[in-house]
Amino acid sequence: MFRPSPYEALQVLPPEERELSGKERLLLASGPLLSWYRREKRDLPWRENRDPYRIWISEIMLQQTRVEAVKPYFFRFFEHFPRISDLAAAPEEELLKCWEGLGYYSRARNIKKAAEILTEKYNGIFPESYGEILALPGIGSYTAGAIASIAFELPVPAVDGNVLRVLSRVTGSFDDILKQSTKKKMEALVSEVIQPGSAGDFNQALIETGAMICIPGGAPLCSQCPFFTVCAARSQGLTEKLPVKTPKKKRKIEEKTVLLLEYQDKIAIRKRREDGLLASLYEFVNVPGQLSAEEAGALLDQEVWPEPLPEAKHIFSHVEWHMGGYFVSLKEMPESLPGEESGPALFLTWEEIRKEYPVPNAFAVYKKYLDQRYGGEEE
DNA sequence: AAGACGGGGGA
DNA sequence: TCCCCAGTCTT
Repeated sequence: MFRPSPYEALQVLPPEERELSGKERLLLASGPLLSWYRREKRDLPWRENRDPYRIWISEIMLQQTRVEAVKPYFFRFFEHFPRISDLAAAPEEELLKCWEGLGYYSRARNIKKAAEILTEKYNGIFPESYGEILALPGIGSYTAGAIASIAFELPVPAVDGNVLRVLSRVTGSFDDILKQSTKKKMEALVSEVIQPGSAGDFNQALIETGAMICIPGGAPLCSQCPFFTVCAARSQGLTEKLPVKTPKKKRKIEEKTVLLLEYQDKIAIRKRREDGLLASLYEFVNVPGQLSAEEAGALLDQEVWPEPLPEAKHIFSHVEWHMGGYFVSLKEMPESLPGEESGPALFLTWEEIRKEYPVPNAFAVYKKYLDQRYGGEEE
C-alpha cells in the first residue's frame, strides 16, 4: 500500500530541499539576534531606562532623523520640559524654539497636543495599550509599536525603514518597501514571531541590525550579522538587489527675494502661516521672484538704497528655494510690508530674534549675515 | 496611492 | 547631485 512521506502529506519539501519561509528564518534567528543585540547595542541616551515619556520623545525625534542629530536636542528637551505636564503647559513658541533646526515641525506641535491629552485624559500617565498610544497625535504604527514594546513589553511590531530593509533581505522579498502594503506584510510577519518578555529588545534588535549591519547606501556587513546563516539575500547574492524601492520625483524650484529690513537697529520678521511649509515659524520679509535692487526698493514706498546680500539655496524634500536678498535701512516705519501671505511684521533687535524666535535654517545665510553685522556668537 | 513636511551627512 | 534617515498626516 502506498504511504506518502510526512513531507509529501504536508505538501512541503523536506528542510534541506526547500527554501525557508520568512517566518522560519526569523524564528531561527531570534535567539542569536537577541544575544547579539544585548551584547553589541549602542549606548544611547534613550536606552538609559524605560520611562515611556523619554521613549516617546526619542521616537518622535528619531522620525526621519539621524541618531547623531537627535542627541543634543534630546538632552535639551528634558531640561526645558522635565515632566509631561510641563510640556502641556508650555507655550507652543517655547517648544518650537527648542525644536528649531530639527525639522518636521508638526512633530513638535503634535507632541504638545499629545501632552495635553495625556495630562487631561490620562492624568499625566502614559496609557499602556497599543490602541490608545496609536490614537495620540503624531504617533503612527511604527512609533506606537516602539513605545508599546520598549516601554511596556507589549508584543507588537515596530517596523521602520531599518526593519523594512532587514526583513526584505532576510526573507528575500522583492516587494517594494515604499508601499504601505509591504509594511503591513512585514508587520504581520513580526507579529507572528515576537515574544512577550523580549518584545522591546526584539524590535530594537531588528532596528539595530538595520542601522549598524544591514546599512542603507553601502554594502551590508554580513560577516557580523546575526542573520548571517538564515538570510536569503546573503545566501543567494541578492544584497545588491534588495530592498526594492521605487524611484522618486523631482523637486520644484521656487525663487525668492529676502529683504532684511532695518529700522532704528531693529530687523523685521514675521510669523509664517499656520499651515504648510515651516508653519508658524518666523521668517525675514521675502517676496516671490528674483528682484533687482530697484524692484526691491520700489516695494517699500520710501527712498531706500538696498544693499545686495549673498545668494542662498535651501533644499527641502520636495521643493528648493533659490534666494537672493537685500539689506535695506528704512528711514521711516512702513505702513505695510510686501509679501501677502504672512502676518504683520515685528521689528526686533537681532539679539532678541536670535534668542527668542524660531527662524528655520532655510535662512541660515541671512542669519549669519546678521550675526556678523550686529555681532552674534563670537568667532 | 501620492504628496507634504526639514535638515544634514555621506557617496 | 542624489539618497537616506528609529515616519505621520492629509488629500
